[in-house]
Amino acid sequence: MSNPLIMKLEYGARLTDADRAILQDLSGRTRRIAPGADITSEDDRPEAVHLVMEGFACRYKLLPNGRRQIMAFLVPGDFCDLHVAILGQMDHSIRTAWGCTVVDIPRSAVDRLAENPRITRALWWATLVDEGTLREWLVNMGQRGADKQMAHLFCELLVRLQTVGRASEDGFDLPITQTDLADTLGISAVHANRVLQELRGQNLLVWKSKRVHIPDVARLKAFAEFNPNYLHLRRRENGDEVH
Amino acid sequence: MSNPLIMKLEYGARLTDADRAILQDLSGRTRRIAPGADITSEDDRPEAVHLVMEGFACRYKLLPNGRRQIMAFLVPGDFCDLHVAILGQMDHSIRTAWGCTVVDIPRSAVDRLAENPRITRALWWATLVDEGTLREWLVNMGQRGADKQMAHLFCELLVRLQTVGRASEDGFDLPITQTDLADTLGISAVHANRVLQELRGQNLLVWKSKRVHIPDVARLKAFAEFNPNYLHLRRRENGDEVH
DNA sequence: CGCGAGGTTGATTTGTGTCAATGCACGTGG
DNA sequence: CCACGTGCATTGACACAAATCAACCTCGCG
Repeated sequence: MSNPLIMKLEYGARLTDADRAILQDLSGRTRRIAPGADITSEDDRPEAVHLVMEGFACRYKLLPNGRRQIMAFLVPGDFCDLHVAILGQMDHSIRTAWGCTVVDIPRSAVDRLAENPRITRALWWATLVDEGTLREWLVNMGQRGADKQMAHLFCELLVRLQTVGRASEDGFDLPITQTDLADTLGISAVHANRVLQELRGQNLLVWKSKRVHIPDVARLKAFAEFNPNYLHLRRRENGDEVH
Repeated sequence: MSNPLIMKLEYGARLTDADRAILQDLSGRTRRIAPGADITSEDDRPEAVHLVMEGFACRYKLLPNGRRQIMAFLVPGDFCDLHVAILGQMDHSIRTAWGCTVVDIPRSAVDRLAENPRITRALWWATLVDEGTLREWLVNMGQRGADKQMAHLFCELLVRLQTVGRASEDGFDLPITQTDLADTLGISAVHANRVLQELRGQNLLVWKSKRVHIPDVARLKAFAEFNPNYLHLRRRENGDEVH
């Protein structure tokens, strides 16, 4: 299966074959992480950088009262903690609630990447897209009803997984629980369940045995008012100079 | 008054006097922007980068149904759109709802900054802190009641403004409307008003004629469960190498 | 002095949370 | 091969936070 990191970064910069080779070398030794295990935890000062290759992981924070907020889904091609070195320590945790494979990239290798202007640009791009995604989630939580909010999330996952070759035209594997989904949207698990049923009732979305099927993608996107511009997936044109 | 950009970036890297001079040069020609005017709007491809020097601005998105979500407050020392060049276009708008002064920095000057490793590091740091702040806002909206959420926001503003010398020990100017606040927290203006009254009733917070006073900062922080680690304001120590 | 934006209030509705019970599927061990 | 346990999904009854609607007030400013 093709390398998700390369597939993703193609959207961030015009890569050469040499660039692709460098990135391919990075993703050498993969490591399987058990479901529900932490990849890094809050206050950690990890030595290596982690890159998701298969499966799902998520960023989250735990509150004193025991509640949990998931702040991002990490899919194949996503870095978990590319820039910890600059911040010194993590301000949240990352966990694979459902098992995934990652590669551990030593910091020295990351530093070497910075010598390549196209890859540097692509990594900047990836960081800025992450930021855009966080902003969109904020809009989602703040201004949309739970039904549209959930629909929006499914639209986003479909598009993001498609760009790294992990989703078909109209569906993808989503090996998480409804509780995880609820903690992502900031609603209760009970309510998540009911909203899901409602979406299924309108035939907007079917999610059965960890597989999502979307009967009519255009209809779901319209329902969710999904505008993918925040993902900045426009292919690079000639003339985009390196920053 | 001292330069907020320099004051802020001191937290991101160990700057030399030469670095400070470079940054000081950047912030030369300031420009006043009228209250309620846009600095950049969605789909713009701005030529210059904008830096806030005085007053407040905010990132926001408008939804088809007319609702608005504010996704960030930009205070003195914050860049509005440092990296548009990489993304190609804005995915949201920025407005000064209450008047502020900015400097327009030509892209060429920004590119020249990238030649300085300490400043580059500091700008990375600032970007990552912005991301951390977005995550904290997500936690705030998703998991906290409106009262704690609002208290948390005031704690954050106090700390951020203090680091750039725009807040005293226990208060700061906040020239926004309750409606702006409501659109930030994702609640209705009516509800924002009532929550504000409740906080005032508990003597946690007084906000009168655009001035915020916090009688007991420690108590407000405790109430909001405010943990400032996501702002990464630890002063740089010797031995923090450049990334 | 009057206008308008922003702030405040009360009545009412609605969405969502909570609690608690039940159902269902799967894996394990007897 | 069946009995059981466990994790997750589902349901119903009820409580509560927050939205909405609509009026009214206040203050600064032209």
